[in-house]
Amino acid sequence: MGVAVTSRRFRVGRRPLSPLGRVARIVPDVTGIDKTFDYLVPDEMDSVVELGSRVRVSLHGRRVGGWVVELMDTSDEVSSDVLKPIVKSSGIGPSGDLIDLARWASWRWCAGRLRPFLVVASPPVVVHRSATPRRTSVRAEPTSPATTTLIADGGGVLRLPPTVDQLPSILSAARVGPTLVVCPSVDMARVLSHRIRRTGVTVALVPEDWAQARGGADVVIGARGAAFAPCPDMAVALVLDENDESLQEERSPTWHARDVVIERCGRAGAVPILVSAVPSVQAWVGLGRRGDAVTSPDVERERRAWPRIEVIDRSDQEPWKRSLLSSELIEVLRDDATRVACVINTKGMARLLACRACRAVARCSSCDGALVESTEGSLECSRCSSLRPRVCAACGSSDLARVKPGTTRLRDELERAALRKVVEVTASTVDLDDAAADVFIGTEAVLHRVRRVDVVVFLDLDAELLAPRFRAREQVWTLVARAARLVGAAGRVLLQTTLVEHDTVKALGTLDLDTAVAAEWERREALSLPPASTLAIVEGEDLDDCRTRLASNEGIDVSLVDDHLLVRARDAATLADAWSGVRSRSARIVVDPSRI
DNA sequence: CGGACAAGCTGA
DNA sequence: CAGCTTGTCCGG
Repeated sequence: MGVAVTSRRFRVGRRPLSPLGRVARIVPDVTGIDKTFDYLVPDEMDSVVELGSRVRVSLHGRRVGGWVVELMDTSDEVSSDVLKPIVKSSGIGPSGDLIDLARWASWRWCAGRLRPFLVVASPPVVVHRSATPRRTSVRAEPTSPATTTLIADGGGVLRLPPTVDQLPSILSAARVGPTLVVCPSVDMARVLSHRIRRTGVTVALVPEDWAQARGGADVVIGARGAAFAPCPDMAVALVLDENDESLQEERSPTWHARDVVIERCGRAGAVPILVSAVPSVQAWVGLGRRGDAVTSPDVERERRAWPRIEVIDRSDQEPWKRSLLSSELIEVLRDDATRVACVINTKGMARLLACRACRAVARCSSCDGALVESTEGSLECSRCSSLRPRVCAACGSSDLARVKPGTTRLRDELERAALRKVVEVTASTVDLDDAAADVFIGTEAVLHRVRRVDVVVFLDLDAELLAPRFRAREQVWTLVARAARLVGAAGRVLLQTTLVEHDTVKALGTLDLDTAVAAEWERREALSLPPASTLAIVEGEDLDDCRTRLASNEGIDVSLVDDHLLVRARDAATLADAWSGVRSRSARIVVDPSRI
């Protein structure tokens, strides 16, 4: 031992002589650098620097943070004498298997860099050592027999009605072994963590309890980022509300926690369970094996756990003077004992105007921009601001009508009909006073912001059903499920639509979710849409070059749409492998774009 | 990312 | 041709 110390001291002065020192390959914690750099591990740090360690190094004259992603012996290196030493050790980071998972995710979502994944896999503050394990032999109640069965079968999809508590599923999993739980929101993770703790089960809420998670707990729970949280000896991983789009990172790389968890379980030999009231097509066809590995309560129990879903047929309305105020809605609005949330997807004041007589949309005569009502009552061009009298340019009629009223306008209309106060809620509404009113209107943000609601009304479900996005149907299921959870099993969800024969409207009315998801999968397969393919968008500069390089791969179609490339690949792996051959610095790729 | 250095643009 | 902007390269 003493000899080793002496030889190490000797090496400090004449670095390359000893084969004992180690070299660390480091990913700098700096945006824009997607390379790794090698540094020497100084003797005094030899015991603390390990795979995943957070360190500080000097890079190009400045001190930057970084992660150790590989460790090698000096003897492996040809010119170790030119390497600079690590300046400082700043605690522990992701373990080796999580670094590998980050590498996989970087490949899967064509990120070209590891940093964003290492960031989510790391503690938010410096952690020098993991906490001491706090594990119990979990006996907590209540449990979910369906979950236990699904775990025994190796995992799958658990279809849990929106008002059914998810806690028993978590506790059932925790009885099997350390359990990772991924939630779509931080709030949900926090609430569940408190409830789990009260049952006596040890729980680490990440990222704040990262050190405890690393040390070992019965349950590690968090939002999307928890997919990369430490969870030693993980036996089961649950993704709650797996259909929720918040599980996907909105900025590039657009990784999805559901896919990360499934991959992670495959690597760790853990059991993945996807929980949802309305499973996504991806979950149903993938882990759910087209329905074979989907567990759900029997039809009667499932129906009792959903609120009443009522379809309000608006197809008898003259399309031109269609109002969003049905008699059913007015009745609900005038019931003072009922708290109501109205959802509409158009935001702000009504903008577009059209002639009631000839149906022409009011457009500017000089630039063809859409005309809007100016404050003085004349027509103003939204593009060039030129003014015109408020008459139809095509037929001279002054009977102009708003094509689609937005929330602000609707609020006034609703308030007149309701005979009580109506409050507008938007995503940017701060300090919403929940008690200030009993009727709310807003975009789907209203479903997140308002508590204790008896009735949710989708004022114009047509707009959602016909939205030009291939996931429109899934998004409608998700919206209705969210509304259902908000009102509870005793509440009501009203769907105002003209499309009463639409498969999604019928499926929601009868809660025949199996048929709906199977039909949607057939449609996607026929149109080669995800999950029957993987889509991506490439934006940026040398698109022509990208296009030729991508298109030279088998299983990939590329088309130029406006100013970007639309890439359709046979599957994610095909796309990822093809993109690694592109390496353009000026083009960015967004894999699995959500809004397309 | 941010510094270094090179290649282009302007002005009396 | 100095003095400045803009672009590209590179870091261990």
